[in-house]
Amino acid sequence: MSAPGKQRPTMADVAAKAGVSRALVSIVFRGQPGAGRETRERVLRVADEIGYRPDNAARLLARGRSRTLGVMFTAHQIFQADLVEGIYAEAERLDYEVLLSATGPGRGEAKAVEALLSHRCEAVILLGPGATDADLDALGQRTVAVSVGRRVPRARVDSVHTAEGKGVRQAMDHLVELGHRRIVHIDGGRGPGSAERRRAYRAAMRRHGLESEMRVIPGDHTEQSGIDTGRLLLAEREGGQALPTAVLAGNDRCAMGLLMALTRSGIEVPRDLSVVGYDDSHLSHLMPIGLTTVRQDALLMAEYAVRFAVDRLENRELEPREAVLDSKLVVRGTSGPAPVEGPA
Amino acid sequence: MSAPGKQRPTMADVAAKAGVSRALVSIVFRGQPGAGRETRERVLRVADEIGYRPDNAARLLARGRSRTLGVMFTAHQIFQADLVEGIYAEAERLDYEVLLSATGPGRGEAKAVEALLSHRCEAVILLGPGATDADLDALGQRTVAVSVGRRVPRARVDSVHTAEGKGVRQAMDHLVELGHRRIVHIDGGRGPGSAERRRAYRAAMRRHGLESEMRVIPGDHTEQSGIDTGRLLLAEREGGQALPTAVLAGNDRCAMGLLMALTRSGIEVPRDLSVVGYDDSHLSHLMPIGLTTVRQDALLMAEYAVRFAVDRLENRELEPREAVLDSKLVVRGTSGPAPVEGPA
DNA sequence: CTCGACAACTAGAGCGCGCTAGTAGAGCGC
DNA sequence: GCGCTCTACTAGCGCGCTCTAGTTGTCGAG
Repeated sequence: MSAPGKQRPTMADVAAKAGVSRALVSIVFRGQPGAGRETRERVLRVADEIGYRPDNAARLLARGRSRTLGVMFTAHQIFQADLVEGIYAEAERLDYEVLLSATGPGRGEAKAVEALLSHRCEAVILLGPGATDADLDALGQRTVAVSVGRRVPRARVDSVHTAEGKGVRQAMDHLVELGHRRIVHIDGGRGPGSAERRRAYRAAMRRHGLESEMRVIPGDHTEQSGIDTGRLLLAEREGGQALPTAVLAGNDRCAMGLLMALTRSGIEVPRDLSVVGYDDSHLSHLMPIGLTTVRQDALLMAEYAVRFAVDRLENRELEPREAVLDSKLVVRGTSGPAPVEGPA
Repeated sequence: MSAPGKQRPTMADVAAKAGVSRALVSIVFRGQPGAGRETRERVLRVADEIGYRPDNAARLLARGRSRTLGVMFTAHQIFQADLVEGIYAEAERLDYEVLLSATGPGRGEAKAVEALLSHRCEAVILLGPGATDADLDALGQRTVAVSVGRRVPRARVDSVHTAEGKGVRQAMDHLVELGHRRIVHIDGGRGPGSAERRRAYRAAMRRHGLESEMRVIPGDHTEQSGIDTGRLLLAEREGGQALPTAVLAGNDRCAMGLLMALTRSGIEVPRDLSVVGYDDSHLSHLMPIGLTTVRQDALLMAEYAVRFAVDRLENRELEPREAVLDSKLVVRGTSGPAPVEGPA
């Protein structure tokens, strides 16, 4: 239809064809007052006809602000998909745009963030950042930054995370009530919330007088980490060491990997061993028996993240804020009474 | 460090501080010849000092091309995460940037694509588009578009997908060899590749003389769809109808949901029923017994998608191309011999 | 000494839009 | 008639960059 080989139409084209000035077209497209009803309609009709659509790059340049939030995420973290959806929704409500940038092998966090900033994002929302506190602080000095899933104390960065402590405490109480004593924790490494979860695990073990049973196995927030841990535990059993009776995994993906490794080797969950995850990502509902896990409200987290970013854009001088959302244990099928044992 | 409350520095600031012209700074930052070694270094040093970074929006505007590829994807489709990673990698190789836009509830494909185009993406890569062929053709007229995972015949759109037919055929042969006759297929609805998979399923059933057993259950590419089908089959069994002995799911997620629903009700896979997925997303390795599935090579698909987009950018007049990549069955634990039955 | 040839650099016109400051014309009160 | 306000519209600068068409200075060949 449109003249082949030609550039995309601009405001000037619309203006010419509608017989008005370029400025008027601009007014119409921004929905501002100052254009007559009839003219407004004509402009929109003409624009539609010639296939005009506003050019964001130019828009960005011209108006000082971009009204765009950048989101750094990790493609493979399912929980973050929920967060991204929530962010889109809340941003739209507040009339902001969203730009995504994924990290992954071959594309580190720094690169992903640079990409966002170079596109003039006014703020960046980092989902589960792995960068150091110092790096985050530096970023916070340079622009508006919000960390989701990881608290960043003493840095110029807002953060949103769940009360990891509370969730872990509930999970641990749940396990202890079921009679478990040998409860190990698979660590999330530098993953978001890992430090808090680890700390809460240790505290709970001490509180229940299980200090001697305390054990943190290094890991990260991937299925592989769960699989590795499963293999490790099985190998230890071969060597005569008793299996733990319960495992508190770093997150759902890790729990999932662990379950797979164990089930494959004939260990029955929860009869022989209980497993608790973290996140309540939709993975949790999908395992054959339903994963007992700690729930985080992704939508609410997303809402807070966007609000924090927008608030700070309106007032740079705000003190860094921290939202600690409620977390709570969801009991499903992977946790059960501790297996009965002979005397040590 | 930087003057508080002030805007981000521009080329002019760098130029002034380095005692050169703005144009020279531009040359340096574009890595073009035409600047002396010493000057070049000075400019870069000064830029670093005042924290200058090029403004992409302005860059976009000024040079005709954006060298940016837009990618539409669905946050929750795990397989697409692999594709995204591949796209980033290949785009970087060809010196293109990538912009992501997710679809989801409350954010349709049209919206996601508009967002990309308004950011001046030169081409859009659509991962598993659900739009109609006509819509895609229209999009292809307006800009350069590549469809991944779905062929779009007779439209001005390149496409990359796997030889769905071959994969399904292999899977069906595998099941028939194992003695299965009552094989049902859970349809992927408007999902990418669904039509081809459905067709190949029907053809295979006919070829094996199982026309009377042919059954396609409506569904889509989500876990929920698998769960629903599981419930449906179980309900039918209550009603006296025999279970199928094998199910060819629309994709891995669907297979996963099905597995969950069945296992929860005491059906044992593959003893009572075999399940085959599609995608070989990393989910496949994670189920307790490993999912038998049809493998698609995400990285290769991503490579083709980017190449197609870039080639067409260089020559708009190219005929629409279609890459059909090899697919092949990966046999894991969810498929086994058909259960022995009494005479009908 | 003059004339290129070349390297190092600069001036300045846009890219497509937003926005401020303005103008034209209609309506109204006095 | 005047001045006023209000609506509907326009002129034109500038956002930060790229890029073409220069300008200057140096050096070697003739």
